[in-house]
Formats: sequence, structure tokens, C-alpha cells
Amino acid sequence: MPETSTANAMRRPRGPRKKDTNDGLLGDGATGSGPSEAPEVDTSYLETLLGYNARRAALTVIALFLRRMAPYDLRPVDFSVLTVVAHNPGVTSRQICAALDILPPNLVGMVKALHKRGLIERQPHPTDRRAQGLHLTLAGQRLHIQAQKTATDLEQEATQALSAAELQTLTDLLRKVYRR
Amino acid sequence: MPETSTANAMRRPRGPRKKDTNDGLLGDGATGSGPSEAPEVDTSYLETLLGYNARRAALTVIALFLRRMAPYDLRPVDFSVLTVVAHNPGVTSRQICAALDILPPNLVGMVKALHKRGLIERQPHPTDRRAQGLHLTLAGQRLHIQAQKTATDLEQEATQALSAAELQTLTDLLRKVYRR
DNA sequence: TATTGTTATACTCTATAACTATA
DNA sequence: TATAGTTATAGAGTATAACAATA
Repeated sequence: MPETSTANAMRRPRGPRKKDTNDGLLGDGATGSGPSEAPEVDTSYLETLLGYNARRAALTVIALFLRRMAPYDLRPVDFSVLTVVAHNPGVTSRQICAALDILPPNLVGMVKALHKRGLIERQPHPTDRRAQGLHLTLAGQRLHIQAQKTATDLEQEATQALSAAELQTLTDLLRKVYRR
Repeated sequence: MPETSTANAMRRPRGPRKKDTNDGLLGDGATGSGPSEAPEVDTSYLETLLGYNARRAALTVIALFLRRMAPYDLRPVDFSVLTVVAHNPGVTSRQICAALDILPPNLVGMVKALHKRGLIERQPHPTDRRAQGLHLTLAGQRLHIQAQKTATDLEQEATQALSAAELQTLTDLLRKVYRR
């Protein structure tokens, strides 16, 4: 999707609007410019780096995630929060922040949005009046079941080139990298 | 690193300043709050997802990258651009954008900054007067050699938990995920 | 004194529109 | 008409400071 544009009768001020998917580290080699094309840029060294490959693979999976989760209007972080609440009823914001490495100020809006959508509820914490226990509503539970199924299916779709054993090996090796 | 703060004699307006490293998808489980701590949040399902693990691993490697590359003042994207120019003398901005999946408007500032630092030069393109061929300066070549060596060493450091064979397997499997 | 949740806000990253010169 | 490079800028993501209520 090129950035070129055809002349427009009326000149609007300038500025963006939507969003899409892109990055600033990887290489896709196919931003699609036109019919004939064969620049042949050598990126072989970068392709030996684990960080480069891990990031490209992650973004590929995440791009598919975004497409498949679009019907539920869930970004990866939203799904992660929903999942943590689903599997840890009564969990506090502070715990979610620690588990998902989200800074508290940045979680506030997400929780607020999920609450506004009727997916999660806040209940008074049993022992700490500062905190609030988070729970899924029935609608939240229904959505989460669908979303988790989609995430699991998506897993297979994203790794069609891999056997089940290879996927298991890949997951294990990735964990070895980030596990302290 | 908690976000709490001790009362300050004089109330300043409010606002941020520096930067650090954080994210909004993964889980580190150690934002460090204090001495006693054992919230025990279950994230086991998320840890079965390839996207989650790939992203965590990528961020772990990138965090190390940022530390090791700090002396050279190179972000991953700067290193990638420098590497592509080093391995493809005379490459155009358009080609870099395609190879690294950077949008042209976002590359402009990077190239400008690298040029201002005396690391890259622009030369008139031999056949297309619209384009400019990018080349490393001598200083750019020197810096790139150091940076590439650092990146290669960093690879080993980031994968201490893996054997050489495992690292090779991991890289191969990651490529299988994003290679179309 | 320290922590939970919050508001305000700034810096970075990513994305779109539109322009100029050239093809 | 289409492309290379560019400017301007919007919007998302990520970071810090500081506060009130509570521990």
C-alpha cells in the first residue's frame, strides 16, 4: 500500500486518520509499489539475529491476531487483560500490571473501557479497601470463551509451516530465552 | 520500579521526562513493589501462545540490545538502517523502506539524524535524479563494524540458556513462521 | 512511610495526506 | 499518471510526576 496520492480537487489541511499495521525494525520486502519490482536488498545479516527474527515472527502472529480478533474488538493487550481476569477472578489492577508489565496509569483506561463495554466488573476487595477485585461479567465470560477459542485456532493457522512437534519446540526455546 | 513518590515540598505542574523500557502485552511478573510479595497470578494460558512467547523473547533480546548499543547511541531501527546501507552501498531510501518495512515519512528523520552524525552520505543516484544513493562514511563504517560485532556477541549473551544447536533451531523455526 | 488507583501529561512510534521534482 | 523524497501532523503506545485514600 503505497503512500502516493492522486491530486484532490480541494486541498484539505493535512493529517492522518486511521491506523494500520507497520513497524520500524523488521523487513517485509513487499510494501508493494507497483508491477515491476526487484530491488534485491541484502538483509542476510539481520536475518541471523534472534531479536530480528523473534520480532518478525511476533509481528506476523500479532498481525493475524488483529485480523481474527477484529470481530471482538480486542487488541492483544485487551485479550491479555481479559484472560488474566478470567483465570484469576478478583485479581487487582496492581496484579495485572505486574503480570503483564503494564504501567498502572496505562491500565486505567483499558479497565475503564472494558468496564464500559460491560465485560468486567469491579468489586470491593475483601481485605484491602484501597484495591478492587476485577471479575468478568457474563458477557465478558462469553466473549472471552469465543476469543480464547479464536486465539487457540489462530495458533494453528499462524504455524501452518510447522509440525506440532516443531511448534512445541519453538515455544519451549522461546521461553528459555526470556525465562530468567 | 514502582511509580510511587514521596511528598515534594513544592508542587510542580506534572508531567514525564525520560524514558525507559516497558510494554503493554507481555508479563514480567516483577515490577518490583517491595520486600514481601507473592501475588501468584496465573498466566499459564497466555504462555501457551506463540505470539506471547515470541514477543516476550523479542523484547528480552531487544532490552539487552538497547543496553549494549547504548554506547553507540543506536536503536534497533538505526542499527538496521546502518546495516542495510553497509551491506548495500548506494541503496535508496525507498529500498530501505521496503526492506525494513518503514514508512517513508518515518525514515526521513532517521536518515537525517544519521547524516547529521556523520555516519552516512547521500550521493546522486546514477540513473534516477529523484533518488539518492546512501553510503556509509568512514566514521559510519567504523561504527558499524563495532556495532555489528556487539550485535553478534549479544546474540550469545542473550541465549546463554541455549546450546548453539538450539539457537540455530530456534532461528530456523522463527523464520518458518514469518516466511511466506 | 508505603501502596492502590488515579489524573495529567510528555515523549516516542506509527500512520495518513499532500506537496515537489522527476520519471 | 506514477514514483522518490519530503513536510506536516494525527493518533497510538509508553513513560514519569503527583495526588487522595488507605495500609
